[in-house]
Amino acid sequence: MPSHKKAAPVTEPRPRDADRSQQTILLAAREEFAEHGLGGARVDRIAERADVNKRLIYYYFKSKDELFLAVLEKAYADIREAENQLHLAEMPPSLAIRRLTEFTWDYYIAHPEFLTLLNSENLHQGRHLAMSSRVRDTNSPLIQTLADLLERGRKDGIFRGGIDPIQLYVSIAGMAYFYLSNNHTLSAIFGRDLMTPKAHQERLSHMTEVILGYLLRD
Amino acid sequence: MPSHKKAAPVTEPRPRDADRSQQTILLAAREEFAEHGLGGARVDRIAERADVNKRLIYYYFKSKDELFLAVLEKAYADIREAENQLHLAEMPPSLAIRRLTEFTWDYYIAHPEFLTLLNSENLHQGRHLAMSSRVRDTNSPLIQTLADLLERGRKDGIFRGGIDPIQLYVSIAGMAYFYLSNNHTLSAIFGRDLMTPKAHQERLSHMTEVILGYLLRD
Amino acid sequence: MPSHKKAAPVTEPRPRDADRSQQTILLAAREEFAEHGLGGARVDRIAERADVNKRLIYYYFKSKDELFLAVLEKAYADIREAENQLHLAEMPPSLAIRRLTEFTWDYYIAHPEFLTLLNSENLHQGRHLAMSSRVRDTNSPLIQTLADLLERGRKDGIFRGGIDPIQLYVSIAGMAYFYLSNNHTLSAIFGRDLMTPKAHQERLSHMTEVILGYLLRD
Amino acid sequence: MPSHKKAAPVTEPRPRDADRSQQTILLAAREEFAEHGLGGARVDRIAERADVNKRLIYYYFKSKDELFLAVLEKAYADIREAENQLHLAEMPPSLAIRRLTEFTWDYYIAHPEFLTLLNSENLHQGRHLAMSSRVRDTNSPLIQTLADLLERGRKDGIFRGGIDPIQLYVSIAGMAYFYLSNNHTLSAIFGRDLMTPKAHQERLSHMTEVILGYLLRD
DNA sequence: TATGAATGAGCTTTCATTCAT
DNA sequence: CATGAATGAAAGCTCATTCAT
Repeated sequence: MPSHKKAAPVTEPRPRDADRSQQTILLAAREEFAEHGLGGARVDRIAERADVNKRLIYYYFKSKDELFLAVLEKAYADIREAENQLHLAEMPPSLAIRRLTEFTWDYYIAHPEFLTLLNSENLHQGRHLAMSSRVRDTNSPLIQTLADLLERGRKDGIFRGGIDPIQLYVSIAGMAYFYLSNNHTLSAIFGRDLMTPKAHQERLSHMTEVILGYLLRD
Repeated sequence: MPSHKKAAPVTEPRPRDADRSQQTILLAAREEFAEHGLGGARVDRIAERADVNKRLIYYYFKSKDELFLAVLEKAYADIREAENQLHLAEMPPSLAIRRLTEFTWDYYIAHPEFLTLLNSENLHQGRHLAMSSRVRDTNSPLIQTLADLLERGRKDGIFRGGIDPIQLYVSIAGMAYFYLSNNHTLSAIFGRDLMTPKAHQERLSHMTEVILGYLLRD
Repeated sequence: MPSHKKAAPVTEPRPRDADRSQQTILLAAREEFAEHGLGGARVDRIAERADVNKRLIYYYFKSKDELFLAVLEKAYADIREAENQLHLAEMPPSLAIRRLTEFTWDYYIAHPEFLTLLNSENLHQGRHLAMSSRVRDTNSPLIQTLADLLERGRKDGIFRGGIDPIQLYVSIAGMAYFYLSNNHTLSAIFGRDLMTPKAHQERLSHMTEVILGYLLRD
Repeated sequence: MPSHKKAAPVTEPRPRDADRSQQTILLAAREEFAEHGLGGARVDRIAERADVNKRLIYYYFKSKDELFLAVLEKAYADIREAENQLHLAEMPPSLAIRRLTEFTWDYYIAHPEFLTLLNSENLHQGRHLAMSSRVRDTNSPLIQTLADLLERGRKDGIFRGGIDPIQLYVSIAGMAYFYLSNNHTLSAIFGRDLMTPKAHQERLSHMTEVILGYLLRD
């Protein structure tokens, strides 16, 4: 029986679903923070984007900063979760590295907000993450996986030895990150559009060549 | 924009007060923008830091944005000027690449504000640099130099062929940039202090190994 | 206003939950109002303090103001009730005045919230009490008792005549009230800690001397 | 020559007089704080009352709290200044005490805001005055004068000995203060209008009688 | 009786910028 | 060349109160 109980309000009142509201806010906040950074983000706009009352944001997340931290934590959880889906541990080392490189590249392209969020957090000297205990747990498995891969490759005689997995990860990520995150300044100073599909493909090729060219024994 | 009306004297004379004020403002602005980003920077604080009246900032630079652009332009001019001092063109290719890698790393460490400025500009989608004609001219010589180096190395039979100098430069810069610019988040997620002298040295070694390991023919 | 529907049992039974909640709220509200005044008090904090849902406060008391009135009424009822226990009417006049002075002083010290509540109410021009019929009934007996005392003392030839009991009460209360209620400003301007046990004792001595020194015929 | 220089703006721009603006703000703030207390006062209303831009308030006084302190300091300076005009030191002791009592009473009646300001400050536990070095200096001369008076009276054989000037001052002030500051609650509980001219006169008589009745040797 | 979810209005404060001299 | 005075717009955040169950 359709609801004819009330004299239909102009706007349907939002259903009282706490979890749903929180998720909506989180998504809206991610967009806003990504576009404008922490400082430039406006709580009003987040409320608009999420179509909730601004007050509700403060009800669930106590301040703009805590909201930012929640967004950050979720961003890390998301990328690590996606990485887990790669099942790198079950691949041949060389292929696994290539796959991780591609994944990193593709993920950064598909999630430009991830880069901006990290930039913001670093501008603020990591003071949000410093208060988070969750983040470290989320991220350590990746390094373990990478360490295992390097060791397997070395034993198989195909990889160099003595490689620090964190250094390697930072290099892979850095080559992708810098290109994408700084694409506007790079475009401006080099006068070349870095964001065409072709340019993207060339960048990935280059990155893979560099990493594997370095890693593989001749 | 402020006046650039100096008659290029051989020995730098004591700058007139006008120029002096501009330089002071520029330095103060660089600090402030570096610490807080474009959005977080406060014109009031820049005035305080420079110890000039706030109104004077608007007299010389018409707005916060134009001031930011001036700071950016100077930042690029400074790093390219420093690069020029390396005289890479007169070195053996292999050594030149190693030198450029070291220089990039050292410069980023000595000038952390450079990284933050670029991050800010990219957060704002490069809209300041897009209005600057000077920047492109400042930066193109570097790529030319690099292209020449790669070609010389290839002819000498020590470098791989088919390497895009821009790709290479982005890789070198990216490996340094990401490590340093994102050091707070990386420290947080990996639980390792990346800013000790030892860590710095290890990073530079790793970067050099990767770049040369990739570049040199076996 | 909350229900006062008890059937006056001889021995106080364990209050039903409803009444218990009301009492808890009332006590919590008294604390909060005392510490922060009416304007500074927060309904949220009252709920926290009482460990009840905020909505419940509105269920029992219809608004913050009505809650404040309830607290006020109880505060007056409490002090007058305590005064009744003194049985002044059965004492020699001189002793009774001394006893009342001591009692007033001690009560204010034991119940600092009473002072703050009155201050708040007066800041708001007594608009809550103005709506209360109970309060006047609660307070008139005291003045009657005092009038009787003064008359008895005069007849006995030990007190001056022509003394308005209200004036006398206001003087006794005022000398205690001002010292205690304004102790922070007085301490600040005179640079003396007024709240030590010794200072308290001295104040009471002084007050008693003034009142009896004035009252007693030589 | 009358100003015909400009095409008369709709509202005459306020003359740029820093001191004048600050004084206007201070007066407006005093009114607002007096009527509503610190917590209840609204910066918007202060700006309206002073007919200045709200921003200007923050330009001169850095926050609501600092503004409140400025108002407090001025209030104390004003009353002590007025007391100085009494030249108590040059009067016969007995007359001087009577004069001080009258003055205190009259001043409180003429400046009800003084009472409210002190109440607010005490509600907040004197935390503003605690940060003020000026206030103590402002207030100490009064006590010195009073001490001298008491000593002179004692030497003349007309006053009791052993009287602490601070205790005496607190009693005089307290009898006036409590009556006036708490007049709303007192009216409510005693059902008598305490603010008629006749009532005022009676109160002053009573106060003088109490103080001198206590002070003078028989 | 009791409660978690939600809100409109309004608060103090901040900011880049301009005015008047 | 330089400055103190002044401002409109908007930001983050808070509050008493109500909705829906």
